[in-house]
Amino acid sequence: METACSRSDRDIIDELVEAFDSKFLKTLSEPVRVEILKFIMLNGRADIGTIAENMPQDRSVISRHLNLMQEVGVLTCEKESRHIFYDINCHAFLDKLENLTALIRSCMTQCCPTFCNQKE
Amino acid sequence: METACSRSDRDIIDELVEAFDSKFLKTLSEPVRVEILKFIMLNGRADIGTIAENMPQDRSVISRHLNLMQEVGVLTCEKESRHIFYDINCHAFLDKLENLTALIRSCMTQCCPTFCNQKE
DNA sequence: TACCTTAATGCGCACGAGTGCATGTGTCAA
DNA sequence: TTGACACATGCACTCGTGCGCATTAAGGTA
Repeated sequence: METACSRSDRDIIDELVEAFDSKFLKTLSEPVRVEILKFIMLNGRADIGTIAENMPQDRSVISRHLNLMQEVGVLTCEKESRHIFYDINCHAFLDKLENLTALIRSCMTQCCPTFCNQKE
Repeated sequence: METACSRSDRDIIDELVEAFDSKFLKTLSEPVRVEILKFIMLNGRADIGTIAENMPQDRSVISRHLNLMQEVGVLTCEKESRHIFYDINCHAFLDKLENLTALIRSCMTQCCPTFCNQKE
């Protein structure tokens, strides 16, 4: 313990810890889910069956991954008759990441005294 | 499959998938590790024993968490006699997140045709 | 030397999560 | 009503990993 944050910084860090949505980050840390994300980015909105056809995993597995990604705000889903179409939730996805990045940036400048100097 | 990316976008998406460093994201998705991160932010550079004293987990567990966070570039470590001091790796940490965010932002604007309109 | 402190490592346990199969539910068409 | 199709769900299996205990290794001190 050599350097320390002022009491006012504590609020920012609490806010940061809040922004570390572990469920969100865990969702993005699974390679299979990133592959699904990539597929949708390349091919656009698609239903479960179409996505599953292009993945080695079972249809039920893909279904569960899509469901999870929709829960954490990475994807949107729209039901059309028997099909459920998933698409990238551009705003929610980007907002979450930019929020996290911005918070960490402000934490660094406030809580790492040497940071500004390091940033040549 | 309704919309689709042009072939030139494929490179950006491949780059994006690369940026989805699953080990990095997985590291940040563990609440205990975020708690350790918070502790170091609040109290500055600290050794394993000091951090472990302030956590419910066993010293060996903290040691392993710190080691992992150092591996993925979130922390730096410096050995001083018997003590190993860990600190936030401001640059590497922030750079990784900003890189990921920037790539996703460019993917959104290129691959989600409706994105610009949605952005009111 | 012997002893203490600090950290790393090996081991086993417990829980969570990804997976595939089998089955259930709901929707649509004939 | 019957059948086909799309997706969800329950179950069991496997693997990864967080965890704590016990031990070892390494550095410092008397």
